[in-house]
Amino acid sequence: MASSRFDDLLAAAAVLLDGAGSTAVTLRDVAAAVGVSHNAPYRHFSSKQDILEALIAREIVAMCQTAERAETPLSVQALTLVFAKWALTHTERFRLLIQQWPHGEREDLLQAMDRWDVIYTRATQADQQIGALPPGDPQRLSYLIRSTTLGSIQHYLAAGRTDAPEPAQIIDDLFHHLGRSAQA
Amino acid sequence: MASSRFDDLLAAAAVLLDGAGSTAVTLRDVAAAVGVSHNAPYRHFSSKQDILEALIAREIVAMCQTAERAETPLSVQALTLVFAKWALTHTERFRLLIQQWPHGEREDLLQAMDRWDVIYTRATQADQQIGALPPGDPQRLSYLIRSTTLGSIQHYLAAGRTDAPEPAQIIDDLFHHLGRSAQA
DNA sequence: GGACCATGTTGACAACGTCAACTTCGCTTC
DNA sequence: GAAGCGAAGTTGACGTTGTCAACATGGTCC
Repeated sequence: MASSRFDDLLAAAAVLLDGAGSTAVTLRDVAAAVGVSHNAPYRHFSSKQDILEALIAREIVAMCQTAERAETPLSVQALTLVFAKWALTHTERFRLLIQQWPHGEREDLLQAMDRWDVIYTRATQADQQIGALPPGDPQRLSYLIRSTTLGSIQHYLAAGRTDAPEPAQIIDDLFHHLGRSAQA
Repeated sequence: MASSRFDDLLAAAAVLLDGAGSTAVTLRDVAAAVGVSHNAPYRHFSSKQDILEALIAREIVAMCQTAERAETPLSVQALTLVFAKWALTHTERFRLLIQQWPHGEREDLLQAMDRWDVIYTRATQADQQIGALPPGDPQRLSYLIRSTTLGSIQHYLAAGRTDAPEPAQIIDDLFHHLGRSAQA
């Protein structure tokens, strides 16, 4: 069980992140939001980066729990939409995820991502068995689906002058083509 | 024609970026690499962010030129691989692209992205006409393909403990399924 | 009661982006 | 040729931020 201060700091960081851009989250502000001095966070985290990674880990774990709590196992498409909805609801957290992702060091972050990976691949396998998805290495197919999801969200959030289609549309298109590919 | 110092600063920034992480590129180092004082860049760029955006714009323009210089128009798959190759060759520049993308303010960056957009959509349309890709709104199909590309590269670069498949594989898979979907 | 450890605080430091004031140099215009 | 001017560059400073080191405090276990 993590200490309460640990969770407080994470929650404060999440609020600040959602409020301002990811660059605007300062260690000192996080500490001040909890009511402690600017160096107190170092008793719970090794660095600012560490806080952000812990924050992401918490988010991913929450998503895993959402998926696992479902009575009937979620389809791949449903899982994908869970992720997309999370990303579009908390765009700053999503940006943080893809920004810090490559540098992940925290064990709990890596574990959370593994856990999400397993859930996803298993769901893919199940959908393959009922013929909703084409055959082949489930993990690889799962990567294809998740790659499209990730990219479509990013395209959408990055929409400059030309507005990109909503991620849900792109994802629907992918599943549409995958379904046709499965019937042959 | 941009001034020589302008290009010098951009080139120096690119070198520093490739050498260290994107966070490690400091305005002062860029200036020092060119041999000017730490404030000289402000004569050519309005901020650090401005330099990074100009850098990205230069990269995208170069990719557009590569695509346009081809004698026979490139297929969508070829275009996709051009992008993927660029991203994997200059991973830090790719990271920078997806990091700064949402905040783009420079006119030349927005124009470059539009130009790339047109090239891509036109190629998609051509491939649809020869039946290599399924019918439908070419821009939307183009978004699907680019989303997958973006996401697969990101997954690959972010590969933690479980190594992700190479982007080229994922992209191949997508085109495989799209091809099957086109025949029906 | 005294040692110990977790938690917090204060103070300092270096790095960084940015702003303001001053200088230098080349070019135009009388 | 002198005066004027604007672009380019320099120096110095400031506020912010992440991080480190030294010190304080409060509770627990012997």
